[in-house]
Amino acid sequence: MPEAIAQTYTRADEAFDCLQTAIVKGDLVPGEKIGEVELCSRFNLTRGPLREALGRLESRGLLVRRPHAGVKVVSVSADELMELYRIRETMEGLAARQAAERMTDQEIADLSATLDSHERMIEQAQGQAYYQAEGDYDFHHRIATGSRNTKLAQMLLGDLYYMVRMYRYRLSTSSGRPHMALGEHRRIVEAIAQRDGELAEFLMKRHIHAARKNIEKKIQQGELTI
Amino acid sequence: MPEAIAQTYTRADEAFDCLQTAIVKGDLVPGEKIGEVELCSRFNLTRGPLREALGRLESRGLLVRRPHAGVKVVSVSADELMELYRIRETMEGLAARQAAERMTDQEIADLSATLDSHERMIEQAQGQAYYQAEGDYDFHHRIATGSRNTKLAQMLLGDLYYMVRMYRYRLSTSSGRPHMALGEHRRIVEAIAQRDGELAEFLMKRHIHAARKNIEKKIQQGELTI
DNA sequence: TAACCCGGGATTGTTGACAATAATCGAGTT
DNA sequence: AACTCGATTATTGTCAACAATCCCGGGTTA
Repeated sequence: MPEAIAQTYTRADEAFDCLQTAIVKGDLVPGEKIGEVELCSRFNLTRGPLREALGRLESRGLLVRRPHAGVKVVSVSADELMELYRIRETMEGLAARQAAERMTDQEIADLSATLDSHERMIEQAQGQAYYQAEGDYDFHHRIATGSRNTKLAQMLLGDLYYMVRMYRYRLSTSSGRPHMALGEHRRIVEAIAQRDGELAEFLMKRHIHAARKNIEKKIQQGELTI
Repeated sequence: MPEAIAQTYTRADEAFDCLQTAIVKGDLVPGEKIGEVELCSRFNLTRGPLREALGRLESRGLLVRRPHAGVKVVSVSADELMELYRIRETMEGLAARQAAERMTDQEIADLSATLDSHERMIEQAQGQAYYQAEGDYDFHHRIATGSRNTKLAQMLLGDLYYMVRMYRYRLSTSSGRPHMALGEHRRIVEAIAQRDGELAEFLMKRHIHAARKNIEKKIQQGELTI
């Protein structure tokens, strides 16, 4: 438990979490119009908390809401997904640099350990893209928080990752280059361990750049449809 | 009117705007605990729309809310403000690069024209920091939207700028180097006009870096208190 | 004296009903 | 047959009352 503050969970929080995971997992299809009452019955909520959650999700960009016309999950075009990766490139580069300067030795050791477990997972799961994606998410998550930059972590974890994960579930994005990605992760951790912020930033940017190029190629080849 | 879509204004939107400007302008003091009913009477609202607006503002990081304990405006420490500028450095660098690649000639001409009016304003207003700050905001706003990167613009305009403006109103941040800032703006626009994305990115990063250093210096000298 | 416990009061969270608005479908006209 | 206009209907936006929870002051005890 990172925070020992036993925050009482309010219905609005519950609604928010439910909807967010539903969107990320693809239970709520992008573009589909959906009514408030249906959502209420689906998640056992009343409209008050639901509306509050909808407001939060809207301002995070996960869904759009037209007055008197209902809500619908955002549908991200291929171009927009690429733009998302461009943003990740710069922001996670910054995160890596600050993480190199600020992570504790213990955190770095833990991060290194998770990479070991990722390696085992990749060998065991042989193309189980789901676990790879989760491992990848875990890695980036740790670096974002390790940057000790509250707002940066908030923007990455609260905004960008959910949108990226939304498509990762559907597309198994990072499949195809699991070992390569792991190697890149390893080198980033090495740079962080040596407290070389500049190098960590460079490697992280290149890592995400490569991921973007990989998706771009697949889309052009028609292997991926968005 | 930028958007001809006559979006009907809902009370929640109204509440959101009211609260946001109140926070940015400093009418709502950071750290101060504030009750829902008081907010309602202050802005002539009922609690339903208000709560929705509060949810949105919370997820944008402008206020924090503890269940059953009320809401309070976030108070940003000096360190956190510096972190904000670090994020701006990278993100606005990206925005400038993409703006150089994608703005229309007309937009660039308009941008250049606004700089002329900023120059006149600076000469007239002689230290009227308020107008300078607004001019600065206008400049960065145009580049963010000019990047044609929806999410990037959303993050900059929706999240970061409000937090920065919140302190700019109080501190008149950019005062002290108005002409210098204007010159930097001019050079950035030149780079954009020449479609030199790389240079635009470099200049924008340096511009914001200088602004950060300027604030840092003032804080260390005790001229600014946060 | 200081720490702790415990009601009273106030504030927030939640609910269901009511009002306003836009999408929809049908009728009439061109 | 296609289009426009208007009433209907369903959905959203709004409200005010109810219930749950936490803060605060007074009293008690170590």
